Amino acid sequence: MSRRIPESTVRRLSHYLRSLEGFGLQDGGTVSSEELAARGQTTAAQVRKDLSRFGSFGKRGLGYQVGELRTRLQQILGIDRSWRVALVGAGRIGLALFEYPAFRSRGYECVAILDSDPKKVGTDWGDLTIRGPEDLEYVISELGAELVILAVPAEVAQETARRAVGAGIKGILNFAPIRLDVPPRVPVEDVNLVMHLEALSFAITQAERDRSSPASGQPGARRASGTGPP
Amino acid sequence: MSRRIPESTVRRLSHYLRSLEGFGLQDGGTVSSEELAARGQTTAAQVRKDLSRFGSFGKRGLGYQVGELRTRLQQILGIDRSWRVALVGAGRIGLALFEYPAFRSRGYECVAILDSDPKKVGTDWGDLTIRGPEDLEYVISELGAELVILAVPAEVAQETARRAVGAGIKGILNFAPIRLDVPPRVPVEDVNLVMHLEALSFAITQAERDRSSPASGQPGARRASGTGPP
DNA sequence: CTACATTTGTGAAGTTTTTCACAAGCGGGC
DNA sequence: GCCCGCTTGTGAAAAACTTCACAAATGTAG
Repeated sequence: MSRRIPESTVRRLSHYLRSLEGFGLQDGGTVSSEELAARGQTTAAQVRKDLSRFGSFGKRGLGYQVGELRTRLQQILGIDRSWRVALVGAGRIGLALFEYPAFRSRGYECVAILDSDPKKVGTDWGDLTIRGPEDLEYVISELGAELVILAVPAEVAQETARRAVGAGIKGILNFAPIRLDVPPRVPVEDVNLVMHLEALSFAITQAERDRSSPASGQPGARRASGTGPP
Repeated sequence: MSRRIPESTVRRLSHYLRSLEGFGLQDGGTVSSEELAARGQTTAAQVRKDLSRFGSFGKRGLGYQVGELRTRLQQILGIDRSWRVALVGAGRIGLALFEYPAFRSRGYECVAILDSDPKKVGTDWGDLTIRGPEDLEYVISELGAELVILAVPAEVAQETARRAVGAGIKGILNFAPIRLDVPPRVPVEDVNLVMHLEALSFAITQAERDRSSPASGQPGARRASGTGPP
């Protein structure tokens, strides 16, 4: 149990939770670190290390109790509550997210949608009416939006982020392909599709290069980039 | 110049390229590792180390020539060519991707769209007609799709991936919230929105916990998770 | 041509993350 | 109650990644 959790651990915790849900593991049953590792492309030791950072809730000889583990993971990840989210940018990506079922079902509640296109402002999406961009501060301070999903063009992303931060936003999910400059207290998660595609291109190209050049064995890539296993 | 490139390096290379494009840096001019580091949340030493893995194309005392650096990055990332992509799953996410401008403009060419909904099959998107799921093998082996974008429900993602691999796909961009089980030679990039949201919740919650518990200083998170700077 | 202000490329040092390996704990059977 | 098979929790070792720090290279000014 300690401070300073690596980013990679957090990502894995999220996967463990997904495995628990996705798999028909009954609340009453137990899972071992071995089983958890099997789904999730990791090792049993890694699973145990990850979980042990937050206390020891597992029974030696048995494993982890499914129901309890799920509850603990939800507490750890901070999703044992619901989060109020504002969607900024009602384009294709915004729409896709808005209708993404997993989004609502996991406690992320969209409390407002904003867009700068006057033709969109005033129209309804589900039970929400699209607001103009000037409402950003209102949505955060009055409607209590804690997270913003930034799905706007790169040119306006930085300025929008600045305003959101000024209004007291707690976190930003950023779809614009730029690094936002925000104070350290505001966490930002970047989703960059082009980057993922390029990571794929790289892994494929690199594997081809390896195959043709007379190196040692032929490693072969896995989970993109990072050519071959250690 | 060496084998075995870390995944983190690949991600940064992609950012460097984006910085080069996004910023009005003239082809003729030069950039220093310092400048490149400023955008991109990294250090000058890191930039140099990253680039030096692929040869030394920089001039001491001057920096990197913008035009050349861009060309080299494109070669390294394998995007000095175009990639044929098949979009599997014509839902909201698929649509958003299909219309995402950066997608086409960076050389990813969508050669087919597939969906299992009979109501969608046969309808047109842009200049493509949506095909049924049975065309997957045809699209890969005959139309030459090299990458698939898997934007289908989790339940069918694994089976679709298996078929794509069997037909000779080279890489998979996976939007389904599961870990695909594919042979090591096929790189997979996962895009998991729920995971990103959970990473945000975690970072925020963790920061709040830190603030209330009497630890040392108040670190404060940045770029989500990983509580505080090193 | 020399001195100088820069900036790269890179071993070495430092830090972080992962893997190993094993003592300790738990439940079941006898 | 005691033994045994199983699985966690965790220091210690190993590996991976980042930062440091400086020699070597390059253009400019005098």
